[in-house]
Order: sequence, then structure tokens, then C-alpha cells
Amino acid sequence: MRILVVEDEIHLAEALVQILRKNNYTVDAAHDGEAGLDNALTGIYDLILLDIMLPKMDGISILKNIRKEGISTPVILLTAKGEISDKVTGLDSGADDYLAKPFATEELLARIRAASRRKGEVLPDNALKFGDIELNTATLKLSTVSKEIKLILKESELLELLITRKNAVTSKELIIEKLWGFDSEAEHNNVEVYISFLRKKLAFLNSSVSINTVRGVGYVLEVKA
Amino acid sequence: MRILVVEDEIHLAEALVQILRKNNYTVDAAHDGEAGLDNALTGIYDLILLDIMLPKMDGISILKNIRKEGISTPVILLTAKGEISDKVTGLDSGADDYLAKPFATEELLARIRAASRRKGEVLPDNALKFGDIELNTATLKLSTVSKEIKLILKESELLELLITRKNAVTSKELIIEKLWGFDSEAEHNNVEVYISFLRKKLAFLNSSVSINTVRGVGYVLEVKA
DNA sequence: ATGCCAAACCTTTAATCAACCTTAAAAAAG
DNA sequence: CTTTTTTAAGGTTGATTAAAGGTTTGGCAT
Repeated sequence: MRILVVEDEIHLAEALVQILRKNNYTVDAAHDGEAGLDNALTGIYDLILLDIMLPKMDGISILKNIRKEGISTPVILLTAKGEISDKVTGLDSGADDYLAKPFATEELLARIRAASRRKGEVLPDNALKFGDIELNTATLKLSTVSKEIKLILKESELLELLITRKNAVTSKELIIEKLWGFDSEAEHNNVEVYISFLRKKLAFLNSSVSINTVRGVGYVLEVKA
Repeated sequence: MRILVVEDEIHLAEALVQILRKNNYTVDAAHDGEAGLDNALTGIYDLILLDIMLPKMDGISILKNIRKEGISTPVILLTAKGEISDKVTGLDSGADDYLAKPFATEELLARIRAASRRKGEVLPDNALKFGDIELNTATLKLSTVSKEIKLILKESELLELLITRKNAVTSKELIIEKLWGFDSEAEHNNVEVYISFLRKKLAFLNSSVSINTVRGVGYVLEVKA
């Protein structure tokens, strides 16, 4: 269970990190909004503790941003005492919970347990989201809200790679290295075949996600308008 | 963007180098503390990944040393998992961030982006700017604030060359060498054709950037008033 | 200076070539 | 035997090259 703490007061941040580590969580900290957003966008976290007042980018903007990117990691907002409007805005923006500073350690831990429990009900582990699709790398099922289709292992691995690298163009060489191994005999055509398979399944799902070819460079995921 | 990796575990060091190169960073590696300090003191790096436990000289000493010399290159410390005291010491000594081993590739990249952004570098590594245009060499898209157009690979490579050499006149010979390779059969006319293609696309964008011909010498970018 | 010429350069298009796509079938794995 | 992976082949698309004709430039003779 990996937690991201986004808090600019170094003192409080360190305290949080220590408390959480002591309770067997893996913890990373970011001390301003931009760093927090960057970390959050990696999608590797199971929970985010997010201060609202932050340098460079406020917590609400971060929250909206990560939700827009399809990342559904539970977020607990840390609000200054009594800022009710903050709380409302936060929940509207996709927060799961809020916690007024100062707070008791036990309350924090309780809310974390609650948030992660809630998440477990909604989204299975190993689920990756991009646009309107969700890929479960454990069950190899690719789904939209209305449809679902089974992938085979290589298809899932390929799509997983493309989703985790959604901001970059992924070359066939990299794909071969990741799916077939460093010095395999696999040809470009192997990649093309699986790209073709995936496209067919995306079409079947009527997904707005498509795989874009950048000739001479590689492939990149795209959400059609 | 040039990164120095100081890490004594050859295996991890090599992995880091490969990952970073693949993400378009220029990377050098040092395998012990003294070599690391020497390299760091050159001041040519935009970022340093610094292991704490190193033969000959530990990472914290290196860090203090380069800060004492007035070098403000962002430093990300690589710490063994859970060594909080390391982290505190590290931050007190002038580190920008720390990363616990083992770490996810994406997290590493995110922290690098965050660190370089903090330093003032805003653009992703494969975005090049000149005048009112921005070229993304990964997606091959050329854009102004209002418009965007797709380039093909050779066009992008050519424009990239012109942008990186914006203060010099770039000869057709050099262009041929860079885009077609050392002893290719390519003619001057091949270059002229792609220059023509690029000019057409710049015109489409209504960009203030134009490609200036210096007769007998080569081409140079220019921003119209 | 003026006009002419040759060289350098520009632009467009058609043909060629390489990258990519798709499908089917063979081979391998389970 | 079924499912997955690999190989293979033909088709399609789009990039590259080559070629031709037009335009600009600068040198040079007048």
C-alpha cells in the first residue's frame, strides 16, 4: 500500500511520513503542487493525502487534473480548520474524504483504512484506465462501461505498456524489448500483428480510444473527441 | 538535458543509464564517490542522481562539497529503503529530492521531470521552441498557440537541426550528413524539397518563423518582426 | 550602371520504395 | 484439442526520390 503525501509544510509532511511508515505504509512526499501532480500522475499510488494550500499549484487543481487523466486513486484532502467551502469544492472535484488540520493520528489512520477499503470495492487491483477503457491486467479483461472483451496475454502487456507510457510515443523496439525480452528474434511484424489485434478489440468495444501510428517512430494512444 | 548517475552497483547503474537514454536524456555514469564528485564539479549537468552509500566517498559528502562550490544542480538522492535519517540529512545537505530503492521507473522519471521543472525547465525533453513555434520531436507535431500540423520524420529532423543550430547557418552538406547519413547518395535537391515542405507548413501555421536561404552557404531560421 | 548568363535555388509531380496493416495459416504451447 | 504465438504473404498507405521546369541571384561584360 503506497501513499503519496503532498504537503508543503516540511515539518508536517515529515511527521505524516513517519507516522505512516510506522504503520507499514510505503510513503512518498511532495512539497509543492507541481511535484505532487507529477507524482500523482504516475498512477502508482493507492492513496493520496493532499493539502489544499500549496505553492505552485493548489490541491484542488491537482485533484481535477488527475481525475481528468482517468486516475481514480482515492484522495483525502487536508484542509485548514473550518474551511467548509474548501471541503465542498474538494468533494465536487473528486476527493474521497477530507480531514481538517490539526487532526488526531488515529483519525487519520482510520480514514486511510476507510478510503482504501472503499477503493477495493470499486476498482479491482491491477486496473489501468485510459480514456473510456479499463484494463485489468490480472484477469486480462478490457472493458468500457457497457462492454467487455477478453485479451490474451501479449495484447494486455502491449496495452499496459501503451497506457503507462501514454504521454510518449512507444517504439516497436521498446515494445519488443518489454514483451519479448532484450535480445529476442521478434520482428517488427510481431508488434504490428498485436497492434492490429488490439485495434480490432477497441473497435468492438466502440471505445473512444485509438492507437495512433507515428510513422517511423512508434505508437501512441489517443482519445478521439 | 544531461544527467549524471553516481551509483556503485554496476547493474543498477547500467539499468538507470539505459532507462534515461531511452527517455531522451544524455547520461554519464560514475561508479565511486571520487569519480562522482569530479564529474559533478564540472557543473555541466542539469541533474545528478546520487547514491548515498558509495566507495571512496559517500553521497552526502559529495553533495555538501558541490553545494559548497556553489553548484546548484538539482540532486536526487538514492537511498536504501526506509532510511529516513538519510533523507533528513540529505535534504539538510542540499538535496532536492530523494528516492527509495527499489523504485518504479515511472516514479524516477516523474521526479526527474519535477526536479528539472523546479529548476526552471518547463518543457518536456522532446519539445523544442523557436519564435512562436513548438516542435514535438516525439509526436512529430509542430504547433503555434492557435494551430497544429503533423510533420513527417524527415521534416521534423530537419527542423530540429535548424532549431538547435539557430545561431548558425546550416549547410546542405551538414543536413545530408545528419538526416541521410555520412556517405549517402542524397542530392542537394533532396534537402531543397524538404525545406520547401517545411516552408509550406510554416506558412499554414501563419508562423512568424521563416527559413532563410543564404545563397551558397545554407539555411538559417529567422523570426519575422 | 545595364542587361545577360549561369549557377543556385524553388516547387511540383510522378514513380518508386519502405513502412505498415491485415489476414490466414502454420507452429508451438498448454 | 484448444488457445496463443509466430510466420508469411499480399495489399495499402504514405514517405522518399528523381526529374523537370520555373525563379532568383550575383557576377560579368558591355
